[in-house]
Amino acid sequence: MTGRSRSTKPEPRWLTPDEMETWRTLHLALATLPAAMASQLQCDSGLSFIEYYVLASLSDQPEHSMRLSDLAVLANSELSRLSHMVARLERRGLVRRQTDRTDGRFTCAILTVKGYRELVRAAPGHVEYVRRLIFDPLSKTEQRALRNALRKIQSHNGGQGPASRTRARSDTQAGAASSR
Amino acid sequence: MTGRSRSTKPEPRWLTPDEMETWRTLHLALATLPAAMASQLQCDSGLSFIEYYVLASLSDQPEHSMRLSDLAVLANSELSRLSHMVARLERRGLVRRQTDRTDGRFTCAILTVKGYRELVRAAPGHVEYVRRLIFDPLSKTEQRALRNALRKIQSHNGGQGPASRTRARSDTQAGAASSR
DNA sequence: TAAGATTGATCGATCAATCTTG
DNA sequence: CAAGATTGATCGATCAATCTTA
Repeated sequence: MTGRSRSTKPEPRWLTPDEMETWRTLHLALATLPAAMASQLQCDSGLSFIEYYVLASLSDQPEHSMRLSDLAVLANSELSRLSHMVARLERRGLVRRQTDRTDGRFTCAILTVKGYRELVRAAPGHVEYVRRLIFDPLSKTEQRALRNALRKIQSHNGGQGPASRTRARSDTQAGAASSR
Repeated sequence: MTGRSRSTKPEPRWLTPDEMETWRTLHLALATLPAAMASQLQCDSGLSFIEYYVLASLSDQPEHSMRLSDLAVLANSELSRLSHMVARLERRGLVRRQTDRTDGRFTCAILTVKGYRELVRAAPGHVEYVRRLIFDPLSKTEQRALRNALRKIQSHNGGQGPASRTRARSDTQAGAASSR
Protein backbone atom coordinates (compact mmCIF):
# COMPACT_ATOMS: atom_id res chain seq x y z
CA MET A 1 0.00 0.00 0.00
CA THR A 2 3.03 2.18 -0.12
CA GLY A 3 3.16 1.98 -3.85
CA ARG A 4 5.42 -0.91 -4.59
CA SER A 5 2.83 -3.59 -4.04
CA ARG A 6 1.15 -5.68 -6.68
CA SER A 7 -1.48 -4.03 -8.77
CA THR A 8 -4.60 -5.90 -7.71
CA LYS A 9 -5.99 -3.00 -5.71
CA PRO A 10 -8.20 -0.08 -6.54
CA GLU A 11 -5.29 2.22 -7.33
CA PRO A 12 -5.76 5.78 -8.48
CA ARG A 13 -2.37 6.92 -9.76
CA TRP A 14 0.42 5.32 -7.79
CA LEU A 15 3.82 6.83 -7.57
CA THR A 16 6.43 5.62 -10.01
CA PRO A 17 9.30 3.63 -8.51
CA ASP A 18 11.46 6.68 -8.99
CA GLU A 19 9.06 8.95 -7.18
CA MET A 20 8.69 6.29 -4.53
CA GLU A 21 12.40 6.49 -3.85
CA THR A 22 12.32 10.27 -3.63
CA TRP A 23 9.35 10.00 -1.35
CA ARG A 24 11.06 7.59 1.02
CA THR A 25 14.09 9.81 1.15
CA LEU A 26 12.05 12.88 1.90
CA HIS A 27 9.98 11.02 4.42
CA LEU A 28 13.08 9.93 6.25
CA ALA A 29 14.55 13.41 6.22
CA LEU A 30 11.33 14.90 7.52
CA ALA A 31 11.44 12.57 10.49
CA THR A 32 15.16 12.54 11.07
CA LEU A 33 16.40 16.10 10.73
CA PRO A 34 14.05 17.79 13.18
CA ALA A 35 14.65 14.98 15.65
CA ALA A 36 18.40 15.39 15.37
CA MET A 37 18.27 19.12 15.90
CA ALA A 38 15.79 18.82 18.73
CA SER A 39 18.04 16.32 20.40
CA GLN A 40 21.13 18.47 20.02
CA LEU A 41 19.42 21.51 21.48
CA GLN A 42 17.80 19.58 24.28
CA CYS A 43 21.07 17.96 25.31
CA ASP A 44 23.20 21.05 25.05
CA SER A 45 20.88 23.76 26.30
CA GLY A 46 17.65 22.32 27.63
CA LEU A 47 15.71 24.15 24.96
CA SER A 48 13.34 22.62 22.45
CA PHE A 49 13.62 23.39 18.78
CA ILE A 50 10.87 25.95 18.83
CA GLU A 51 11.83 27.48 22.13
CA TYR A 52 15.24 28.17 20.68
CA TYR A 53 13.77 29.88 17.64
CA VAL A 54 11.44 31.93 19.74
CA LEU A 55 14.35 33.19 21.82
CA ALA A 56 16.45 33.69 18.70
CA SER A 57 13.69 35.64 16.99
CA LEU A 58 13.32 37.88 20.00
CA SER A 59 17.05 38.53 20.09
CA ASP A 60 16.87 39.84 16.53
CA GLN A 61 14.29 42.46 17.47
CA PRO A 62 14.97 46.06 18.53
CA GLU A 63 14.00 45.76 22.19
CA HIS A 64 14.36 41.99 22.28
CA SER A 65 10.61 42.25 22.21
CA MET A 66 7.89 41.09 19.87
CA ARG A 67 4.13 40.76 19.82
CA LEU A 68 2.93 37.22 20.31
CA SER A 69 0.91 37.35 17.11
CA ASP A 70 3.98 38.35 15.09
CA LEU A 71 6.05 35.76 16.85
CA ALA A 72 3.49 33.14 15.97
CA VAL A 73 3.88 33.89 12.28
CA LEU A 74 7.64 33.84 12.50
CA ALA A 75 7.66 30.54 14.33
CA ASN A 76 5.03 28.92 12.09
CA SER A 77 3.14 28.31 15.27
CA GLU A 78 -0.40 28.78 16.42
CA LEU A 79 -1.14 31.49 18.90
CA SER A 80 -2.46 29.05 21.45
CA ARG A 81 0.64 26.93 21.34
CA LEU A 82 2.79 30.01 21.57
CA SER A 83 0.89 31.32 24.55
CA HIS A 84 1.42 28.09 26.44
CA MET A 85 5.05 28.03 25.42
CA VAL A 86 5.74 31.60 26.44
CA ALA A 87 4.04 30.89 29.75
CA ARG A 88 6.50 28.07 30.33
CA LEU A 89 9.46 30.18 29.25
CA GLU A 90 8.26 32.86 31.64
CA ARG A 91 8.13 30.38 34.50
CA ARG A 92 11.72 29.49 33.68
CA GLY A 93 12.64 33.16 33.72
CA LEU A 94 13.81 33.32 30.11
CA VAL A 95 11.10 35.66 28.89
CA ARG A 96 8.61 38.04 30.38
CA ARG A 97 5.25 39.21 29.08
CA GLN A 98 4.03 42.76 28.88
CA THR A 99 0.93 44.31 27.44
CA ASP A 100 1.78 46.48 24.44
CA ARG A 101 1.76 50.08 25.63
CA THR A 102 0.55 51.43 22.28
CA ASP A 103 -2.33 48.99 21.94
CA GLY A 104 -3.66 47.01 24.85
CA ARG A 105 -4.87 44.19 22.67
CA PHE A 106 -1.37 42.94 22.02
CA THR A 107 0.94 41.12 24.35
CA CYS A 108 4.68 41.40 23.89
CA ALA A 109 7.16 38.70 24.78
CA ILE A 110 10.45 40.17 25.96
CA LEU A 111 13.74 38.37 26.37
CA THR A 112 15.09 38.61 29.91
CA VAL A 113 18.78 38.96 30.64
CA LYS A 114 18.83 35.36 31.70
CA GLY A 115 17.05 34.33 28.53
CA TYR A 116 19.55 36.20 26.43
CA ARG A 117 22.41 34.58 28.28
CA GLU A 118 21.01 31.11 27.70
CA LEU A 119 20.54 31.88 24.05
CA VAL A 120 24.08 33.14 23.65
CA ARG A 121 25.28 30.00 25.35
CA ALA A 122 23.20 27.75 23.10
CA ALA A 123 23.70 29.45 19.76
CA PRO A 124 27.26 28.57 18.78
CA GLY A 125 26.78 24.87 19.36
CA HIS A 126 23.52 24.87 17.48
CA VAL A 127 24.84 26.79 14.50
CA GLU A 128 27.84 24.52 14.39
CA TYR A 129 25.60 21.49 14.51
CA VAL A 130 23.35 22.74 11.73
CA ARG A 131 26.39 23.44 9.64
CA ARG A 132 27.73 19.96 10.06
CA LEU A 133 24.33 18.36 9.60
CA ILE A 134 23.05 20.27 6.60
CA PHE A 135 25.77 22.21 4.86
CA ASP A 136 28.98 20.27 5.16
CA PRO A 137 27.63 17.34 3.12
CA LEU A 138 26.53 19.58 0.23
CA SER A 139 28.32 21.57 -2.42
CA LYS A 140 27.14 25.08 -3.17
CA THR A 141 25.35 23.77 -6.22
CA GLU A 142 23.61 21.08 -4.25
CA GLN A 143 22.58 23.59 -1.63
CA ARG A 144 21.03 25.74 -4.30
CA ALA A 145 19.26 22.76 -5.80
CA LEU A 146 17.85 21.76 -2.44
CA ARG A 147 16.63 25.25 -1.72
CA ASN A 148 15.18 25.61 -5.17
CA ALA A 149 13.20 22.38 -4.92
CA LEU A 150 11.82 23.16 -1.48
CA ARG A 151 10.92 26.69 -2.54
CA LYS A 152 9.00 25.40 -5.51
CA ILE A 153 7.08 22.99 -3.33
CA GLN A 154 6.27 25.76 -0.88
CA SER A 155 5.16 28.32 -3.39
CA HIS A 156 3.25 25.80 -5.46
CA ASN A 157 1.20 25.10 -2.37
CA GLY A 158 0.53 28.68 -1.50
CA GLY A 159 3.47 29.33 0.79
CA GLN A 160 1.20 28.62 3.73
CA GLY A 161 2.16 28.26 7.32
CA PRO A 162 0.00 26.23 9.67
CA ALA A 163 -3.75 26.63 9.96
CA SER A 164 -4.27 26.09 6.28
CA ARG A 165 -6.21 23.10 5.07
CA THR A 166 -8.34 23.57 8.16
CA ARG A 167 -11.41 21.86 6.90
CA ALA A 168 -10.99 21.80 3.20
CA ARG A 169 -10.76 18.94 0.72
CA SER A 170 -13.80 17.43 -0.76
CA ASP A 171 -12.15 16.54 -4.05
CA THR A 172 -10.98 13.07 -3.01
CA GLN A 173 -13.34 10.20 -2.56
CA ALA A 174 -12.93 10.27 1.19
CA GLY A 175 -16.24 11.56 2.40
CA ALA A 176 -17.43 9.46 5.29
CA ALA A 177 -14.16 8.47 6.88
CA SER A 178 -13.55 10.52 10.01
CA SER A 179 -13.55 7.89 12.73
CA ARG A 180 -12.70 10.44 15.39
CA MET B 1 20.92 35.38 16.78
CA THR B 2 19.65 33.65 13.74
CA GLY B 3 22.68 34.72 11.78
CA ARG B 4 21.75 37.95 10.15
CA SER B 5 22.34 40.10 13.20
CA ARG B 6 25.17 42.53 13.71
CA SER B 7 28.52 41.08 14.54
CA THR B 8 29.03 42.25 18.10
CA LYS B 9 28.43 38.84 19.61
CA PRO B 10 30.68 35.93 20.41
CA GLU B 11 30.12 34.20 17.10
CA PRO B 12 31.76 30.94 16.14
CA ARG B 13 31.23 30.52 12.44
CA TRP B 14 27.90 31.97 11.42
CA LEU B 15 26.08 30.88 8.36
CA THR B 16 26.59 32.89 5.21
CA PRO B 17 23.57 34.87 3.98
CA ASP B 18 23.18 32.30 1.27
CA GLU B 19 23.23 29.40 3.67
CA MET B 20 20.88 31.35 5.88
CA GLU B 21 18.36 31.47 3.09
CA THR B 22 18.66 27.76 2.44
CA TRP B 23 18.32 27.14 6.13
CA ARG B 24 15.13 29.16 6.42
CA THR B 25 13.66 27.36 3.46
CA LEU B 26 14.50 23.98 4.86
CA HIS B 27 13.28 24.97 8.28
CA LEU B 28 9.94 26.01 6.82
CA ALA B 29 9.60 22.82 4.82
CA LEU B 30 10.43 20.71 7.85
CA ALA B 31 7.57 22.33 9.74
CA THR B 32 5.11 22.69 6.92
CA LEU B 33 5.17 19.46 4.93
CA PRO B 34 4.57 17.02 7.77
CA ALA B 35 1.85 19.26 9.11
CA ALA B 36 0.12 19.40 5.74
CA MET B 37 0.21 15.65 5.29
CA ALA B 38 -0.88 15.02 8.85
CA SER B 39 -3.78 17.36 8.35
CA GLN B 40 -4.85 15.74 5.10
CA LEU B 41 -4.79 12.27 6.60
CA GLN B 42 -6.51 13.32 9.78
CA CYS B 43 -9.31 15.07 7.90
CA ASP B 44 -9.84 12.40 5.31
CA SER B 45 -9.35 9.22 7.29
CA GLY B 46 -8.93 9.93 10.98
CA LEU B 47 -5.43 8.48 10.88
CA SER B 48 -2.26 10.22 11.94
CA PHE B 49 0.76 10.34 9.71
CA ILE B 50 2.51 7.48 11.49
CA GLU B 51 -0.59 5.41 11.99
CA TYR B 52 -1.09 5.48 8.25
CA TYR B 53 2.43 4.29 7.60
CA VAL B 54 2.15 1.57 10.15
CA LEU B 55 -0.98 0.24 8.49
CA ALA B 56 0.59 0.71 5.07
CA SER B 57 3.72 -1.14 6.11
CA LEU B 58 1.68 -4.02 7.45
CA SER B 59 -0.30 -4.22 4.23
CA ASP B 60 2.93 -4.73 2.32
CA GLN B 61 3.84 -7.77 4.37
CA PRO B 62 3.06 -11.42 3.54
CA GLU B 63 0.47 -12.06 6.25
CA HIS B 64 -0.28 -8.39 6.83
CA SER B 65 1.81 -9.07 9.88
CA MET B 66 5.06 -7.76 11.24
CA ARG B 67 7.07 -7.89 14.43
CA LEU B 68 6.87 -4.70 16.44
CA SER B 69 10.62 -4.35 16.53
CA ASP B 70 10.83 -4.52 12.73
CA LEU B 71 7.92 -2.16 12.41
CA ALA B 72 9.69 0.28 14.69
CA VAL B 73 12.69 0.41 12.36
CA LEU B 74 10.50 0.86 9.33
CA ALA B 75 8.54 3.65 10.95
CA ASN B 76 11.62 5.40 12.38
CA SER B 77 9.87 5.05 15.68
CA GLU B 78 10.84 3.92 19.11
CA LEU B 79 9.48 0.66 20.40
CA SER B 80 7.74 2.31 23.29
CA ARG B 81 5.91 4.75 21.10
CA LEU B 82 4.97 1.96 18.74
CA SER B 83 3.65 -0.18 21.54
CA HIS B 84 1.37 2.60 22.73
CA MET B 85 0.29 3.32 19.19
CA VAL B 86 -0.48 -0.28 18.35
CA ALA B 87 -2.45 -0.52 21.58
CA ARG B 88 -4.58 2.40 20.41
CA LEU B 89 -4.98 0.94 16.94
CA GLU B 90 -6.01 -2.32 18.57
CA ARG B 91 -8.66 -0.56 20.63
CA ARG B 92 -9.98 0.92 17.41
CA GLY B 93 -10.07 -2.53 15.86
CA LEU B 94 -7.63 -1.76 13.05
CA VAL B 95 -4.88 -4.09 14.20
CA ARG B 96 -4.51 -7.01 16.53
CA ARG B 97 -1.49 -8.26 18.43
CA GLN B 98 -0.24 -11.82 18.60
CA THR B 99 2.84 -13.35 20.15
CA ASP B 100 5.16 -14.69 17.48
CA ARG B 101 4.66 -18.45 17.31
CA THR B 102 8.27 -19.16 16.38
CA ASP B 103 9.78 -17.07 19.17
CA GLY B 104 7.76 -15.94 22.14
CA ARG B 105 9.89 -12.87 22.67
CA PHE B 106 8.43 -11.11 19.68
CA THR B 107 5.02 -9.59 19.27
CA CYS B 108 3.44 -9.31 15.86
CA ALA B 109 1.05 -6.61 14.80
CA ILE B 110 -1.52 -7.89 12.32
CA LEU B 111 -3.81 -5.85 10.16
CA THR B 112 -7.48 -6.68 10.73
CA VAL B 113 -10.01 -6.74 7.93
CA LYS B 114 -11.37 -3.46 9.20
CA GLY B 115 -7.88 -1.98 9.34
CA TYR B 116 -7.23 -3.04 5.79
CA ARG B 117 -10.49 -1.53 4.66
CA GLU B 118 -9.70 1.80 6.29
CA LEU B 119 -6.28 1.80 4.69
CA VAL B 120 -7.70 1.08 1.27
CA ARG B 121 -10.13 3.90 1.79
CA ALA B 122 -7.42 6.33 2.88
CA ALA B 123 -4.67 5.46 0.42
CA PRO B 124 -5.85 6.97 -2.86
CA GLY B 125 -6.52 10.36 -1.36
CA HIS B 126 -3.22 10.38 0.44
CA VAL B 127 -1.18 9.32 -2.57
CA GLU B 128 -2.96 11.92 -4.65
CA TYR B 129 -2.23 14.56 -2.06
CA VAL B 130 1.43 13.67 -1.84
CA ARG B 131 1.66 13.81 -5.58
CA ARG B 132 0.18 17.26 -5.73
CA LEU B 133 2.17 18.50 -2.76
CA ILE B 134 5.60 17.14 -3.60
CA PHE B 135 5.83 15.96 -7.17
CA ASP B 136 3.65 18.17 -9.28
CA PRO B 137 5.73 21.28 -8.54
CA LEU B 138 9.01 19.60 -9.54
CA SER B 139 10.51 18.47 -12.81
CA LYS B 140 12.20 15.09 -12.95
CA THR B 141 15.55 16.83 -12.70
CA GLU B 142 14.50 18.78 -9.67
CA GLN B 143 13.14 15.66 -8.04
CA ARG B 144 16.47 13.94 -8.56
CA ALA B 145 18.30 16.97 -7.17
CA LEU B 146 16.12 17.03 -4.08
CA ARG B 147 16.59 13.35 -3.46
CA ASN B 148 20.30 13.59 -4.06
CA ALA B 149 20.76 16.41 -1.58
CA LEU B 150 18.70 14.75 1.14
CA ARG B 151 20.49 11.45 0.61
CA LYS B 152 23.85 13.10 1.00
CA ILE B 153 22.75 14.72 4.22
CA GLN B 154 21.46 11.40 5.52
CA SER B 155 24.48 9.35 4.63
CA HIS B 156 26.92 12.00 5.76
CA ASN B 157 25.32 11.75 9.15
CA GLY B 158 25.40 8.01 9.36
CA GLY B 159 21.98 7.26 7.95
CA GLN B 160 20.66 7.03 11.48
CA GLY B 161 17.11 6.64 12.56
CA PRO B 162 15.99 7.86 15.98
CA ALA B 163 17.79 7.01 19.19
CA SER B 164 21.11 8.26 17.96
CA ARG B 165 22.76 11.24 19.58
CA THR B 166 21.33 9.91 22.84
CA ARG B 167 23.83 11.51 25.14
CA ALA B 168 26.71 12.45 22.98
CA ARG B 169 28.31 15.79 22.20
CA SER B 170 30.89 17.25 24.42
CA ASP B 171 32.70 19.09 21.64
CA THR B 172 30.73 22.31 21.93
CA GLN B 173 31.20 24.68 24.79
CA ALA B 174 27.87 23.78 26.29
CA GLY B 175 28.77 21.92 29.41
CA ALA B 176 26.61 23.10 32.27
CA ALA B 177 23.42 23.94 30.45
CA SER B 178 20.78 21.28 30.98
CA SER B 179 18.11 23.14 32.86
CA ARG B 180 15.77 20.21 32.93
C1' DT C 1 -17.81 42.89 16.79
C1' DA C 2 -13.37 41.12 15.65
C1' DA C 3 -8.64 40.29 16.54
C1' DG C 4 -5.43 38.99 20.03
C1' DA C 5 -4.65 36.21 23.80
C1' DT C 6 -5.56 32.92 27.55
C1' DT C 7 -7.26 28.74 29.55
C1' DG C 8 -8.70 23.86 30.40
C1' DA C 9 -9.29 19.34 28.58
C1' DT C 10 -7.62 15.77 25.95
C1' DC C 11 -4.43 13.16 23.37
C1' DG C 12 0.03 11.62 21.84
C1' DA C 13 5.22 11.40 22.55
C1' DT C 14 8.87 10.54 25.54
C1' DC C 15 11.41 8.57 29.36
C1' DA C 16 12.35 5.53 32.89
C1' DA C 17 11.18 1.53 35.08
C1' DT C 18 9.40 -3.17 34.79
C1' DC C 19 8.14 -7.59 32.91
C1' DT C 20 8.95 -11.67 29.87
C1' DT C 21 11.20 -14.99 27.05
C1' DG C 22 15.05 -17.39 25.28
C1' DC D 1 21.57 -11.73 31.34
C1' DA D 2 19.87 -9.40 26.91
C1' DA D 3 16.53 -8.22 23.66
C1' DG D 4 11.73 -7.36 22.94
C1' DA D 5 7.83 -5.38 24.76
C1' DT D 6 4.75 -3.15 28.08
C1' DT D 7 3.40 0.24 31.44
C1' DG D 8 2.84 4.62 34.11
C1' DA D 9 4.10 9.32 34.65
C1' DT D 10 5.03 13.54 32.74
C1' DC D 11 5.23 17.02 29.33
C1' DG D 12 3.97 19.39 25.16
C1' DA D 13 0.59 20.10 21.20
C1' DT D 14 -3.96 20.74 19.80
C1' DC D 15 -8.76 22.13 19.99
C1' DA D 16 -12.58 24.44 21.61
C1' DA D 17 -14.28 27.71 24.53
C1' DT D 18 -13.63 32.08 26.94
C1' DC D 19 -11.90 36.62 28.03
C1' DT D 20 -10.23 41.32 26.74
C1' DT D 21 -9.50 45.48 24.28
C1' DA D 22 -10.10 48.73 20.61
